[in-house]
Amino acid sequence: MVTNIAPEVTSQVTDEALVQRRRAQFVAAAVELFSSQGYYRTTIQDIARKAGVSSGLIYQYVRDKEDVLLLSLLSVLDSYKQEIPQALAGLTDPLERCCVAIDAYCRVVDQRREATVLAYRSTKSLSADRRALIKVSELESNDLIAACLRDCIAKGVFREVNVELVTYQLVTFAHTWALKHWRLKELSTLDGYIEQGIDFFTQALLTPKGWRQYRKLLESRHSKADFRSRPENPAAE
Amino acid sequence: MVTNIAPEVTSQVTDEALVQRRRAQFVAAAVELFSSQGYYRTTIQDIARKAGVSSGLIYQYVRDKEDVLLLSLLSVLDSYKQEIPQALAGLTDPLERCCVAIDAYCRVVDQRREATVLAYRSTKSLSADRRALIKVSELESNDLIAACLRDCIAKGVFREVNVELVTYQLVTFAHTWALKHWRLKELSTLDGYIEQGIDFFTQALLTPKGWRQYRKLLESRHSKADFRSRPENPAAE
Amino acid sequence: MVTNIAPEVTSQVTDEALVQRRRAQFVAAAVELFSSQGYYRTTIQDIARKAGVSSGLIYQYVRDKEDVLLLSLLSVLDSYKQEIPQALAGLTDPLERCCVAIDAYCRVVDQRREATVLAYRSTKSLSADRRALIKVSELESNDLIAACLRDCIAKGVFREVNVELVTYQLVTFAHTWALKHWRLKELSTLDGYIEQGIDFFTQALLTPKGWRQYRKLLESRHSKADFRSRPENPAAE
Amino acid sequence: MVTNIAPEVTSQVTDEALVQRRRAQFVAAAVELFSSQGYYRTTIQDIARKAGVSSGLIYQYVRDKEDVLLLSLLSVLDSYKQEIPQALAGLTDPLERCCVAIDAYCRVVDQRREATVLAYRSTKSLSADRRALIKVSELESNDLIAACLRDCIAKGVFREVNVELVTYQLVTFAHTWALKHWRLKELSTLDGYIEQGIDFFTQALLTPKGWRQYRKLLESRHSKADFRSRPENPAAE
DNA sequence: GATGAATGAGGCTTCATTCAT
DNA sequence: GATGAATGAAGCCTCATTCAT
Repeated sequence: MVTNIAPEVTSQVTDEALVQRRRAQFVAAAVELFSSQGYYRTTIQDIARKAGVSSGLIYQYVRDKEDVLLLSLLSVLDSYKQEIPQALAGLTDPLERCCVAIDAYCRVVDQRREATVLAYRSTKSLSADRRALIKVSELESNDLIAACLRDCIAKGVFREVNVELVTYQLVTFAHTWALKHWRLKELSTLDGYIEQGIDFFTQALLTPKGWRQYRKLLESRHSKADFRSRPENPAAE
Repeated sequence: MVTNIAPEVTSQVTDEALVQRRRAQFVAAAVELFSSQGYYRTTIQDIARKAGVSSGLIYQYVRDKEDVLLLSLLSVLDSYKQEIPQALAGLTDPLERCCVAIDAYCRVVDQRREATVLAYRSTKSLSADRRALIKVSELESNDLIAACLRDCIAKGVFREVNVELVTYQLVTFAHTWALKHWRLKELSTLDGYIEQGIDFFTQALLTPKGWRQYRKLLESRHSKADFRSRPENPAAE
Repeated sequence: MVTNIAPEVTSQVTDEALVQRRRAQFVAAAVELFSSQGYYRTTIQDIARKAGVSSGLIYQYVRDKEDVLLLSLLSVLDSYKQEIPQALAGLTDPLERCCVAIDAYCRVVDQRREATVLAYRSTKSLSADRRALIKVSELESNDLIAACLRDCIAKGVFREVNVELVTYQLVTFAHTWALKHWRLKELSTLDGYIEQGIDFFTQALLTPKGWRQYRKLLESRHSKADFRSRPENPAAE
Repeated sequence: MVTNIAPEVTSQVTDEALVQRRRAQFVAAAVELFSSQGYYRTTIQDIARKAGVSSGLIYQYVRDKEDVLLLSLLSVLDSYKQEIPQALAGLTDPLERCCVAIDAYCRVVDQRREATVLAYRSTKSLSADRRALIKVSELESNDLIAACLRDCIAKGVFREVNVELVTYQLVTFAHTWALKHWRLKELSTLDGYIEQGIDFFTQALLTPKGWRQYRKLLESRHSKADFRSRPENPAAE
């Protein structure tokens, strides 16, 4: 887990490896507690207890409780930035990359559902300067999606749209799975949600040329719109 | 302002009209403070001061601080449920109603931007039973959008899609204007945002038949996709 | 007890009389505790307990613990400013006034011995802006002494000396009774200490003309250098 | 620097020379920090950092934080006891010795102004048994002054006064330069302060016989009452 | 001998809630 | 009905001290 993203959060402890390990330990406990009880209802004692250390120790690694929140939120955003590139690795077709990116985003969000909600709840609890770090990180992960869109447009697969605005639609779509899970889980499975979303977005964005590629893409997939399962040997199919 | 939506919130005061007036007074102050500082950073004293009453008085009208939050969130959701039907009043064309509903939703959200963010931040701070009331209210306002969608589908203007899932896309689109305003305001105006959104959604949903109606609709409007300005007498144009 | 000397110390409570009463109550407890245990070893809980109130209440009347210290120190300095003029009331002879002022100063210090030590121990624990208020108050009480000196010099009773420097010698003489009481009490009584001091200072300051007046003054007193006991009717003696 | 004055302060380390060196190192750092920030606001970590050692090491040489304070205060008092005899070395005239002692005392205090204030602030923070050691040390340095006084009286230069009481006047005079420096520095230079003081004290104490010697003494000095600059060869003048 | 990470008790301060007026 | 002074529980954070390395 990345926990030195924020150089502002400085530690009294000098051993860098230890700092990484301890922070990861605290953040793991904190994300869980913040996610389930909320930031304000979680005490430093709670975090210390769950992390199996004394409360004082935490203050050797962060300045204050808000620092713990900052590191926690950054670790959540960071997990997005880890998963998406990993899912895209080796893929070259712009349209496929775009669909896989959305798929991957939705799946990380599903895995870290509570943490995703936490980001929406608690970012405003940060001071302005700390919040700025979150914004930077958010823009970076947005850009993973935006790059896929731009590529599709450049290749004539998608029509010319405002990339950043559409990026927010895609990102928000992924987040919504977490934010409205209480209702969505009654309406659909995650797979169904993703399938419906990709259907919707492609419908909104594909050019006629793009449509031909999209149909080919679907054929090469085992099941429609399941962008996890890559054909092991597409040529053989 | 509706402040007796929640029958669970009972008052020690018997005069019903007074209860309504006082609650509206507290909630107005509370929404403002919760929006700007957050729920936990706002004290009952703050609210009392801003409302121009004593802190003790608040406890004659609510059981505890969480009740104030509940009423505040309900009042925000309620404003959505007020504005959308009002914008739709007198309109009969399904496609137009759908576009106007989205337009209206985005505009209420814009007017109550901070309050919209508040709903995302603080709903989870409510106890489960209170949160259930919020969910009911949210479903009700969602249904205003869903009804428009269903109508369009029934009339063959939109293709057959999962109405509730698409509803969440539309609702989330409106909310996103508030949630990501720090970035979106640099990318677009509210009008541009709405226009782009409606363009996106129609593209995703319209049937060939729907397309013909959509083009007609746009012609009858003063400017493309500005669904506020209704032609006074369309026939005359 | 004066407890609104410092306008910077503002209260959340509006009733001015109550503010005065409560602060006096807290300060009385605080001075006693600070004097015996020191500022840092005394907790707000200690003060609250001794004052018979809850710890939270104190914070309705002061901003923080340092405010309690400020008010405590001001109340000590204030007692000097009360006692000296009172002792001087009705006296007109410059030399007598000077001796009585010293006598009175030593006696207040004796009565508030621990509190006087407190002022030396804890003034530096105040923030610079609060310490400035203490300095102003100290200069004011110094001026009570300085005025007597100036008068004596103007009347030719004392020789021309640097008034402010000598004032510090006199003031320090009084304070030393408290500061070094652990030793001085073994060397002398308060009366003896005062007598010796006045003898010392007059020796250092009197002009030949002053000497004549000094001898007359001593004769009119019941016992040498006891400047408390004023002859009821000096002419009768 | 003397740091084994207090046999009660025992060390876990056996090498006596090392103990001396380490303690001197800690005390130097501690005096500086205690003087500027106060005892309670200074942490052991602060001292360790400034001394360039680990915090744990300090506890190999003292029992607790109060021991550090004790050693610090003793080192301050000790510097008085070093300077005064050094200034008196070689002088035999009782009156001159007395004046030089006062002069020297004021000058040490001036050099260690903050440390002098520290002694007043923090002696009462010591436990009774530790404070007793301070008192002993204080009496010892007082005795350096008292001896000069006694000598002057024996030689008929000063009148018969209570030596210990007057000693406190002289000692306090020196300390006051530090304690009230915030004000005194606006009223006088150190030289002016000393000159005024010696003028004052001689006035108060000299016998007629003493006066003759005093005038001779002043003549032999380069500038009036500057008791630092000894005439290299008085006979030659 | 020296290090510095770890402990955990303790204190200041806040604030929801009560209740006498 | 309204006030606002009073309560006291609770949490963040500090820091003297210890101890494994």
